[in-house]
Amino acid sequence: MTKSEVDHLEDGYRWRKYGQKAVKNSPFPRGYYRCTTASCNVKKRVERSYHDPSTVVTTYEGQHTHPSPVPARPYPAAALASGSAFFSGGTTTFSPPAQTVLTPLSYYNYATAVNGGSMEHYPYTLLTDIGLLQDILPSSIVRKEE
DNA sequence: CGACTTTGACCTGCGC
DNA sequence: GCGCAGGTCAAAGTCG
Repeated sequence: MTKSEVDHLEDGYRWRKYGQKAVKNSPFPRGYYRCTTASCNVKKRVERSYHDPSTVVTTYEGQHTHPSPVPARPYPAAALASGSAFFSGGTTTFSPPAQTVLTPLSYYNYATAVNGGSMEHYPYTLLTDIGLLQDILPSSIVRKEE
């Protein structure tokens, strides 16, 4: 779940859109994307949150079989999204509790906090730790959206 | 010209 | 069997 104005998030991989459908429980259409890298059959679905139109919900399915073809972005929106795929083997649904919105900025703040403000390991630590952060982060760190 | 997006049609699973 | 909803295909269009 990512706070974003745009549907197509840059998450370190190249995606090809192959479909779009209106879904029943949302006034917004859902987009279907596949990783463009040959031999990598990872798919993702991108839809806007019904409750918060400024939030996009990204669902990853599968696992990347190749390194990221795109240099890491200066902003961790991507790590947020792709991180979930790294963590699970197979199908992944990245869905924190409904009332909790994990923003890229949240991870950014947390990462800098745990590193003592140092950006030394960033953003690579994010790429590997994001999934665990969900379980580790106390609710006080996670930003609440009303 | 190649890579990518758009979009309606088509396929499939499921409940009635 | 029928209709609905979600997911995918593929031709045409767009862009650099």
